[in-house]
Amino acid sequence: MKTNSKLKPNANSKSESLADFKVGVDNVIFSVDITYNRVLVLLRKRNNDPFKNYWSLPGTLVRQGESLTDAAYRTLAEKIQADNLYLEQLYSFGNPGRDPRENPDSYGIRYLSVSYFALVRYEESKIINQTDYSIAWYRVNDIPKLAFDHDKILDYGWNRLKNKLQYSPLAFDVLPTEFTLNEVYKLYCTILGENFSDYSNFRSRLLKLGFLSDTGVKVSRGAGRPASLYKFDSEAFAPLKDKPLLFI
Amino acid sequence: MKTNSKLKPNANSKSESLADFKVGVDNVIFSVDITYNRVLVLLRKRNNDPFKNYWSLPGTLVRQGESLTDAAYRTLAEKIQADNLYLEQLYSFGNPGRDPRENPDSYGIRYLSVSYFALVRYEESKIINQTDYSIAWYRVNDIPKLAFDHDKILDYGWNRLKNKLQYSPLAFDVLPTEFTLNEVYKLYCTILGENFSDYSNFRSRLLKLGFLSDTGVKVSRGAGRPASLYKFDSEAFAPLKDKPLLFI
DNA sequence: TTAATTTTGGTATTTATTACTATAAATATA
DNA sequence: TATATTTATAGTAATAAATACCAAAATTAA
Repeated sequence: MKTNSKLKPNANSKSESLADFKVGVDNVIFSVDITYNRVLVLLRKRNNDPFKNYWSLPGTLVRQGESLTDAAYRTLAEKIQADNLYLEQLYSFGNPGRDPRENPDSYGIRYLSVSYFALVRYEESKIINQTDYSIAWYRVNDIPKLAFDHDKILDYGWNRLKNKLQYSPLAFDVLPTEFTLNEVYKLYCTILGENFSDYSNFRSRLLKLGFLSDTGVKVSRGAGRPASLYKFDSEAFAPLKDKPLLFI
Repeated sequence: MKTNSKLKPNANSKSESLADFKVGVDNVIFSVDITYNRVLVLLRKRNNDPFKNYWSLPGTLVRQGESLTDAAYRTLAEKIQADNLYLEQLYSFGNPGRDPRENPDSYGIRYLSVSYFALVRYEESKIINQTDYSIAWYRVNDIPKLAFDHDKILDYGWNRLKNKLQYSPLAFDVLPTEFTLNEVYKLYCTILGENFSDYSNFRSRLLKLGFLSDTGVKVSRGAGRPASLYKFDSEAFAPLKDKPLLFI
């Protein structure tokens, strides 16, 4: 059934000209360090060819009997300890030649990457250090040249984050479970660019949406009057889920 | 290199337990018949097992050296004659067991579907009749039980259409190149549900966005005062592309 | 003790949305 | 032909929302 990759396939036989694939999942995992206002991406350093010593998105090849999501969760769980992470499929990259392990004559096995977009809480998660390679958080605006087409995948994920932040409550998946309104504001500033709105108006607009509940607890973060800690109320948000709304 | 699918793979050898895939593309192709206010999906009747005589999304398996998008365009071009069609990747479905051709013991070849979302203009496109199977437009709210997991894929595409219509100018990819404002309004009503807005206010909101240009030509569609034909001005829209805006 | 900083509540102005009205220009019909 | 009906289009008043500010409160920093 399978064509010998050394042989040119018979062009007349339709089934013979089909490509054979290995499928990988690659995760674009974001977190935000609110104390330094940094958007971070989890990268791992490759210890094997191809792209040995390059940094890449944490990923894995899909195993027999394994679903795509399971593969995504598996590689995530290997690298980071985080509960309540947000995960959604991002995009699939499968153009011929995207992996140097592919035969340059275009026959033989191809590598397709189904990418996933993940959000974890920086403060509540912990990198699991590996014995044979390094893992690290990288600032999203200071990324080295990555292995494969991972720059493109990362870029795709970064755009998803910026867009989706505007019309869905992604912010509350990267912020700590309890946060001040100023922290929400700074998050939006960091991701969407500095001067996108006035703080005072951002506050009232956000509160009017009605899904942030004041815990009553006050915290002091440096100088100034202490702020209330809020948390995201998913029940209060539920009825708004399918309505078109802008968060900014 | 390839595991014999009859044999249980060696669990100790990592590479042996990787799944082998064929990759298919399946297209969710929408159009809208504005004279009858119908949202249509292009389906084909399968003439082979599995799911012989079931209707399915038009798709194909990716060939050697072929990109995913090329495969999507190839199967599209085989089935429908349409210029200026809109195409974007939708989602990838690759869970084990989604295709009955897969071995039930979870070893052997798996079939992954990368789905694409397409919009064509009903009036300006033409189905290419095939000798060995039928192709037809089906009303989106009157779809038979489809082959494979194509119901799920179609559903995913239908949601994409409904959501994206609210914050991007998809409407002008399904409407004829020149249209009356009432036709835009009816399109939004048909897709988003009857009573979502007042016609008069919808008009002024849409016009204020500034990317519809009046051709000056008046047309009479049945009774009533003739309406202006408008067209979408992509240059005027360009600066708004990255701004968060609601069309409704 | 005073200055600086940050939160929070608030207001006036501008802008947008909404519900509605009126007129224009065609077709349908008696 | 005269009149009713239909649809397009412009416009308006009332309401709601967004925006640009302001000021008091409660803390830390000097």
